[in-house]
Amino acid sequence: MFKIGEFSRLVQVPVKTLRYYDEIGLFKPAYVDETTGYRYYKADQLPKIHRILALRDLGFPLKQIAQLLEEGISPEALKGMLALRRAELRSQIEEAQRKLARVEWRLRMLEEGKMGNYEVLIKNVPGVRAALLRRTLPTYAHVGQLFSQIFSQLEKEGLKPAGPPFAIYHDTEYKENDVDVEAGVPVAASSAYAGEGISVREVPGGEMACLVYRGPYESIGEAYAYLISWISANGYRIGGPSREVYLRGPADQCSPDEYLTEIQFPVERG
Amino acid sequence: MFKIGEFSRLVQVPVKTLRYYDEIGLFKPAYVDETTGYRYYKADQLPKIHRILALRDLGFPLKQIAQLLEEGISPEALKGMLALRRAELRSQIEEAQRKLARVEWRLRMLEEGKMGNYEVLIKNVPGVRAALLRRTLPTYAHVGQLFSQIFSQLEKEGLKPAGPPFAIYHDTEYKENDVDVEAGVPVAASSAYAGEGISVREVPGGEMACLVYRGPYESIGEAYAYLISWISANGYRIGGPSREVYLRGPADQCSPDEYLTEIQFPVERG
DNA sequence: TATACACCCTCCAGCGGCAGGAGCGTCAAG
DNA sequence: CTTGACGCTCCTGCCGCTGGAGGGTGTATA
Repeated sequence: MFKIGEFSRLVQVPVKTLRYYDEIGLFKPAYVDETTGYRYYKADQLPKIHRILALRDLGFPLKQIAQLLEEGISPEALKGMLALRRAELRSQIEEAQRKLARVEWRLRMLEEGKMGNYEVLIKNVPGVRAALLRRTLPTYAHVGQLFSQIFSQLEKEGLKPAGPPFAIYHDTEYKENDVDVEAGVPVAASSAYAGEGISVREVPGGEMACLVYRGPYESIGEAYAYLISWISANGYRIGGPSREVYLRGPADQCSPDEYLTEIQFPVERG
Repeated sequence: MFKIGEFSRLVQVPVKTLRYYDEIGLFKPAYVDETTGYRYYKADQLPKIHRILALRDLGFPLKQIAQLLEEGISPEALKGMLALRRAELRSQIEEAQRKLARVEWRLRMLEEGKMGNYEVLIKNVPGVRAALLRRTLPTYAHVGQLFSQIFSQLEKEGLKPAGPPFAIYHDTEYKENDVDVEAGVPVAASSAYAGEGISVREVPGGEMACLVYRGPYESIGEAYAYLISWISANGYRIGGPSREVYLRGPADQCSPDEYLTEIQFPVERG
């Protein structure tokens, strides 16, 4: 019979933890003195606590450990839990490795003094229903006209935009002229309008590397460069045409220095 | 000006989280209606929340993020935080990989049906002051006599054991005969007795792979086999002579089936 | 026998980053 | 004018402990 402190030294577990395990019913002392409340443990409880610690070390939550021990669980079920745990651990490792890559990349940037003021984020962007118009335009500057067309058509139909306008750039290589652009304006999920070259359909979502750029459109190339270098440096591959979401633009009557544009690249883990 | 829900959709952050960030002062809405309490956000807050999310994604705690943003932190300090984070992430990955190895090993054991009822645990065993007696004995069965000697000497000196007796096995290969054993009994840290071949010194602690075995000493080999295979299967190396701690033994007047012995192997990460 | 002093007890608060829910007010569309 | 989506505040809970307050117990020494 050991008092809690002795037992704690034996198994290398803090006294508080033993009391906690008693409280939650995971591991109770062999005997509790009724008058003093002192907990007493026996040597033959060592294998059990040892088991508990081993399972805890594997990362199992205490509740599951309790189940594993109390009900004489079947090998099948045990196998299932272990397999689950394995999957969890694997994805944890992957997660941490991706974070590590990002941190290291930022450190390199800092050392090279190339501190852009950008933040890249991987988001799972949902699909949206939108009114779309695709054209090949002489320059990027003409994109605005597509939006004018879409907006005037929407107005005619009495539809309202359901989110900020965006553009999809279908060119796979960089082009200054003859740009293949699709302009889009989100609409309510129920709308089904089509006509005048404008189609209404679901724009697919997915995993995107996103960056919010603030400033005039002429200097947006810098942000693109940053984002693309980020993507490859962090072990992703570009998986489709990029998009720009116009969070604040010419329509909002503010100076070009205050335009806000979110650049999105669909990515795949590579 | 976006209401909280719209903004939440824009940045892909739950409403609850935005409210929470407001509450803790990390990210406040641009404007709050005094009568209704409604929060309103502006488009030019997007870069900031984007930054916050990016940093959160790297695993920084919100408090640190707040510091990073509110005080225009120096690049030096930022570098320090990133380096710290990198170290944390690396050790996290290592940790998870070690857990994964253990889980996979258990799965293999299960599949091969070799389910020993043992649990292995890596503990950081503290050093102990102990009275020690080292001898080369004809067989393992003679170890008990060493303890008798130590105990009788301790009694003469009026010293009491300060923990369960243990033995250190100095042979590097398995031997049935002429075993080089050191028997030890922990004593209070202040004791300095020596004589009769018994020395009192600090037994070093360290990282040990531990297993509690229940049963007679004749069958303990099985547990050894299990423990040693565990050690190499989980990427450790044996780093010194093994020990046995006699948690319950012949002195406790119980049947050999109820003896409890903790086997400890010092290990290094290999 | 008195007094240290170590050890034990219970109960409560707090960590981080939200999530869930109760109970109620507000806003825009039909 | 109603309806239903959306907003608000406030409270509790999660996990696995840790720390502390405030008090009782057990053993060794002066």
